[in-house]
Amino acid sequence: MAGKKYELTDAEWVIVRAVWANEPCAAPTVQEVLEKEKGWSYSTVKTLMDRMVTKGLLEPERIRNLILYRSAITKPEAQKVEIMRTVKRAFDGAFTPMMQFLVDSGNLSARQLSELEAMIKSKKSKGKSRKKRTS
Amino acid sequence: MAGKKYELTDAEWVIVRAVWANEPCAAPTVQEVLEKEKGWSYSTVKTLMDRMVTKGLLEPERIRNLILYRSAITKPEAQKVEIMRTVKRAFDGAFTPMMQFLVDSGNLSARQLSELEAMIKSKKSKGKSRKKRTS
DNA sequence: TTGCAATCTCTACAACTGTAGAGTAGTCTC
DNA sequence: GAGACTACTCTACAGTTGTAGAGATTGCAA
Repeated sequence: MAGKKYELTDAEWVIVRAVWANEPCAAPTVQEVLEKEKGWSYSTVKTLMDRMVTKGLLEPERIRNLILYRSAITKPEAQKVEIMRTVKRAFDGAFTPMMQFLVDSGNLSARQLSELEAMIKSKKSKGKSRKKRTS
Repeated sequence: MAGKKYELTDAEWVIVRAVWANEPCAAPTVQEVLEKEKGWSYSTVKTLMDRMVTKGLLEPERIRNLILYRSAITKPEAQKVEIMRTVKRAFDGAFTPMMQFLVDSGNLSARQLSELEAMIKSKKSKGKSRKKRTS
């Protein structure tokens, strides 16, 4: 699939979320959203978006004097990169210990545990079927 | 428990892992390890460690002309911060979707799924017992 | 007490991040 | 076509991160 698998910074996550929600969209649109949410000025948003284009995270399309952006990565891709990063940094790259930690660490309620159990059952029964949508 | 819950950078993870493995330890000890592992020079290691002291991530103890360091955070704490960060950034702070993603995204083998299932069962049956060691 | 080795301190510096002001250019309206 | 808008471009700047050289200090051995 996609190329470089960049890790997103905090600000980039903020931007890309707004883009996903409005895609394709112009910088002013994104800025309006983030004005409320974060108080970011137009320059801030536009600078960030331009940098993301350079990094290949957003794709610009110029229409006359307007630039429309779409994200070059899907949410599941970005989520995966993020999780890989955590697994790599904090769990020596091993998934099972991370899952163990999650299950074990008291972050999940009994209800969530049951939900998780159900997910696993369903996943196992679906067996080798193509991967489902996850976002 | 501990105070600030700093998010560690990549380099800080490298350092703190070495510290955990040798605690309490002097900078040259850490450097020897990371020389092999990363090719880092003494200055690099020492600078990073000093910054981590400033941030409260390491605790220095001066013994004559030697400084011994110990980490101010435990591995499970650091792991938790790391996971929280991912949950927050990439999953809007919701655990269940993240678990869903993990189960679903094909990162786990059938065997790992079964292991996970077992973990959950065990966790559920242990119920409200004190949390187990997780590192 | 002189010199060597071990360890520490200071300083630097480029890349990346977060944040934004000021100025420019294209478009619409009267 | 002149002014008002709108969207864009350029430039800046401080803080963080990764990386390290050079020099100062301390302690031990001869």
